[in-house]
Amino acid sequence: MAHRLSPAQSMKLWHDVHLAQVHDDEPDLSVRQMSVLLTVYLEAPPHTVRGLAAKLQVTKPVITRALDSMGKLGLVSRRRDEADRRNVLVQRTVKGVLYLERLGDLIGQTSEGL
Amino acid sequence: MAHRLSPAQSMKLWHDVHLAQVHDDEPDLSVRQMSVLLTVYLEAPPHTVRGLAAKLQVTKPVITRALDSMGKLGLVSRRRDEADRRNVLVQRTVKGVLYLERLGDLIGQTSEGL
DNA sequence: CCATTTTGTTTCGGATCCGTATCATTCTCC
DNA sequence: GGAGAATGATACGGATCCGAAACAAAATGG
Repeated sequence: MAHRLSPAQSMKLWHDVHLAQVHDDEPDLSVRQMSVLLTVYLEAPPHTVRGLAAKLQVTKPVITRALDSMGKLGLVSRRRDEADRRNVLVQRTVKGVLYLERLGDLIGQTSEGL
Repeated sequence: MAHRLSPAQSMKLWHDVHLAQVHDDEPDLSVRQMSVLLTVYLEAPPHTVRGLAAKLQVTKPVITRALDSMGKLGLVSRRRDEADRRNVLVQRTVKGVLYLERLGDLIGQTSEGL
C-alpha cells in the first residue's frame, strides 16, 4: 500500500520514466501496445484477440497489429487454441518478461527519488 | 517523499493509467510527445527546439513535428524569440495545463489503489 | 560587408498505424 | 450436412512518424 502520489510527484514520475524510454535503444511502444503487453502479463490467461479488443475498447485489427509488431520484437507470441481453433491465444515470452521486469525496476527506482 | 513502488505496483500503475489513456477520447500522445510536453511544463523556461532535442537526444525534426501535432491539439504554442529571432520559444497553454492536471490526478488516484 | 555559423523548418522515401470493410476458417446447432 | 455466427487476419485509403539531407532566415565576427 503505497502512499498516494501527489499530482506533482505523478507528473515527475511520468516525465522521468518517459524520458528514459526515449533515451534507451529499444523502440518505443505506443500507448495501445503497452496496454496490450501489460494486460497479457498482469491478468490471468487465456488472452484472445477478441478479449483484448473488448478490454481496451478498440477494434480487433488494432490488437492484431499490436501483436504483429510486438511479436516481431519477441515480446509476445501467438498460438492456436486447439480446443477452438478460431481462437488465438496470446502468450508470454522470456523476452517479454525481461522487458517488463526492467520497466518495473525503472519505475520503482524513479519513484524512490520523488 | 513517497515510499518506493515495488515492481508489481509499478507495472499495475503503468497498466491502469495506460488503459485509461486508451479509453478516453483524446488522441494518445507518443512517448516522445509526452516527454516534450512534460519537459516544457515541468522544467524552467525558456524551451527551444534545439534544447528539447538535446534533452531528449533526438533530432530537431522530431521536436518540430511534436510541436506541430501538439500545437494542433492546443497543448503547446510557439513564439519567436524577439531577442534572437532564430529561436523559437515553446510556451504553455491553458489547455496544456488542464491536460497535465488531469493526467497528474489520474496517476495519483491510480497510485492510491495499489 | 560578407562568409560562416546557428536555428528551425521542409522535403524525401520508407515505415507504421488507424478504422472500415471484407475475407478465410472454424464452430454451432438445427 | 448446411446455414449462420464467431473469430482472427487482411486489403485499403488516409494519416502520422521516422532519420537524413537540403533549405531559409537570422546572427556572428573578421
